[in-house]
Amino acid sequence: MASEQKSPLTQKRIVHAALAVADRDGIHSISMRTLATALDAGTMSLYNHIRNKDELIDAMVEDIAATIERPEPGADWKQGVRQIAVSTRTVLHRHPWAVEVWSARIPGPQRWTLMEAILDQLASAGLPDDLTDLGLHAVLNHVLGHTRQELAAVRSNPGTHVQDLAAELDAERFPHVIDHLRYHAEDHPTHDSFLFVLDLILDRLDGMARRHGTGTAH
Amino acid sequence: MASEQKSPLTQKRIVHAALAVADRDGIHSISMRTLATALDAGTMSLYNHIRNKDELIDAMVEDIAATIERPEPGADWKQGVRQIAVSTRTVLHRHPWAVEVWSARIPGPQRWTLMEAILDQLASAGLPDDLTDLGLHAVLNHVLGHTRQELAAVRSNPGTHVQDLAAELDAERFPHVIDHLRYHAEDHPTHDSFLFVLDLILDRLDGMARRHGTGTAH
DNA sequence: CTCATGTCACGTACACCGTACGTATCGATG
DNA sequence: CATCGATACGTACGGTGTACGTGACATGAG
Repeated sequence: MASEQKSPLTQKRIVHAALAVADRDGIHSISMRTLATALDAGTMSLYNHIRNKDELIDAMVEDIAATIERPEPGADWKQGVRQIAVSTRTVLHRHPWAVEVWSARIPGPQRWTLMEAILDQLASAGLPDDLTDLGLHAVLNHVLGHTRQELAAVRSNPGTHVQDLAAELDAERFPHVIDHLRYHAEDHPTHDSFLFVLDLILDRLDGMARRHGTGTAH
Repeated sequence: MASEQKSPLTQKRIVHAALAVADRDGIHSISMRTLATALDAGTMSLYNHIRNKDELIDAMVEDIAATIERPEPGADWKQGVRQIAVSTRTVLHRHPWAVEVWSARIPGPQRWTLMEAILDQLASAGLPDDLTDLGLHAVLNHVLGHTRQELAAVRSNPGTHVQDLAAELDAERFPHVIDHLRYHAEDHPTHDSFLFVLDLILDRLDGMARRHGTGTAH
């Protein structure tokens, strides 16, 4: 009657279980004990497949980084970078906990590959070294920073609603803020500040690349 | 011989002590026990002045938010917003731990005031409601997001150096990344992507405000 | 002066955390 | 059969945030 073979623990099984928990309840509700219980295993068994909790989280981040879309080779560089940027944002929205740890640790292969892809696109634009550097940081910081901010705004305190905040504020000191919060409470078809800034950056880089390429600077 | 009067515990004294610890060792090395020890007090005594650890951190953030420079009234709106943005970044660089918790919780009075100031400047630019909304998010997300990213890059793993990272990477898979890391190891006079993007945003908003103001939209 | 009341410092205790370490089980190989 | 390596597991340690009860003390009322 050995019909109840438990499928053996693997790094992949652990990471996937952790992803499921984090997507549902946030990264902070992962503890080695609860995770092991969810996997129907002893707490310390996990350590046969994972060095420690930090590396588990690294592995989780790498796992979702692998799902970010890359442009096919030969694509227009601006479209290519834009695709990576938008896809990164989409993926991070799907895993809201991830952006909090994304930049806190050294990248793994998947994230290096992503960075390589962006640099590759920028290089094909013909930007000089210093502007490639500028462009990479502008794009990366925008994507991760902006996404983090919008996620924090949504999720910062689960129970509270925007209109409750407005009600607690002193109308004399914060008239504009109250207007702004009310504006958000009604849901206007709002401009997307993520794409707004992203395209500002890309268009400007494009302009600088053309100026540099034709040698007619200034 | 009552010369050893211990100065009484106050919220202010606790917050300042916590700030000193956080600035030196990071937010994670603050625990209620170590903090109390640093103040030469019992752990639970702190709770007479502070509801819980989260509110202590809120108070710390508010304390440093108060040090951000605001424009004097009547200033040019673009310069005004720029000043707040730059000063916010400077202050966050002075307290690197703060940006990690900045957006994670609901703002207090100081941060509402800051938001009010930005909205006030944008309003004086004559932008319509939807563009004010766009501008606020573009600016706020840029300032906090970008600053968080640059701080994370610097501080993510204290021991490691850039050139060590480059040495570990596969030269065939990550040629651009390795170049980029090497480029950073030599210290070039690098463009400031923070100001680059900030000015892109402000100039564009300015352009839209003018178009809107003169009624000659497209 | 006496006593009540409120404020604040402190110690203890609890539940939970990550994980070092020792041990037991089991399949593969000699 | 004996051995060995990989894996699962239990126990235990030092850390965390904080609920709760106690006791010192200052202040004000009678």
